[in-house]
Amino acid sequence: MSALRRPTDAELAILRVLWGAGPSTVREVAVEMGRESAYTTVLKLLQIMAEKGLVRRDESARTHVYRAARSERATQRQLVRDLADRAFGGSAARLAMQALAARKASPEELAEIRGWLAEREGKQGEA
Amino acid sequence: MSALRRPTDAELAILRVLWGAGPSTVREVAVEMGRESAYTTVLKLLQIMAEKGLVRRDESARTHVYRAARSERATQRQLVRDLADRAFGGSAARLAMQALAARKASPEELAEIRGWLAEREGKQGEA
DNA sequence: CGGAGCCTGCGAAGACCTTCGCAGGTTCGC
DNA sequence: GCGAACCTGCGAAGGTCTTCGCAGGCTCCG
Repeated sequence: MSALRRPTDAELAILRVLWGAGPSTVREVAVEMGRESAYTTVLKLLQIMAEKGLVRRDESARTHVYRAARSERATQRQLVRDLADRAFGGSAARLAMQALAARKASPEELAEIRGWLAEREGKQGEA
Repeated sequence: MSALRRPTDAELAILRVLWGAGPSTVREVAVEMGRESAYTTVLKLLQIMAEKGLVRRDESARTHVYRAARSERATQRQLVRDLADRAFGGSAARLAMQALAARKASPEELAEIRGWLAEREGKQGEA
């Protein structure tokens, strides 16, 4: 059994395709990723990811179908936590601030964050 | 010349020490990191990091002194951007939201973010 | 002066990642 | 029935990361 490890870059690239397109065959993933990686490379990666538990494989048909084992959201949270631990002393809040400072957000996004934040602060602030 | 690559886990661990303690010798870094890595491991890492440009080395004394080449903030921003690109479709705002959802922030931190956000929104919202 | 204790550099080992060619089997159209 | 096209599994090569032992040189104390 493999420990909980964060997906590598290549693995993440494949997960992005699976999250976007839903369950897919090796060929579908390979096509979606353009010609940057050979068919067998994608195949191998998916096989390894299946072993690691990052994707699930449906072998009922001859052409196997892969789907992401964990949701995009869950994976994002894992990655965020990991980065917070490695580079922000464990503080996700400081990570969030750096994120807001690092790239301009659209007014819509800012508004969304503000709303979300106000709600949360209400809950916690009452204690 | 090395391309701009993100620091590896072990490199980041060393950078954390340097950011916290300021310019340090190999031994100081090694001690600070506990007994989890042998002296020569830290030495080798620092040598490699110097080659990569992640740290600068002062060789004027026999015992070399290393310091982080880039500030903690700058490195954090790089890492945040990188993660945003790899897992959030380039949106740092979505990354920020996931960060806030992933771990509880203290009321102080929330207040800080709110204040920071209000200020920023004022600037952008007026357009 | 001589040895203990430091320091740096070198080189190698082992783990993981990523890439892909090749082999062998299935399927489908003609 | 047969070849083209496709699929999976295997294995290896090349790269990076991380670890550390060992060699060789300096320094300082007794």
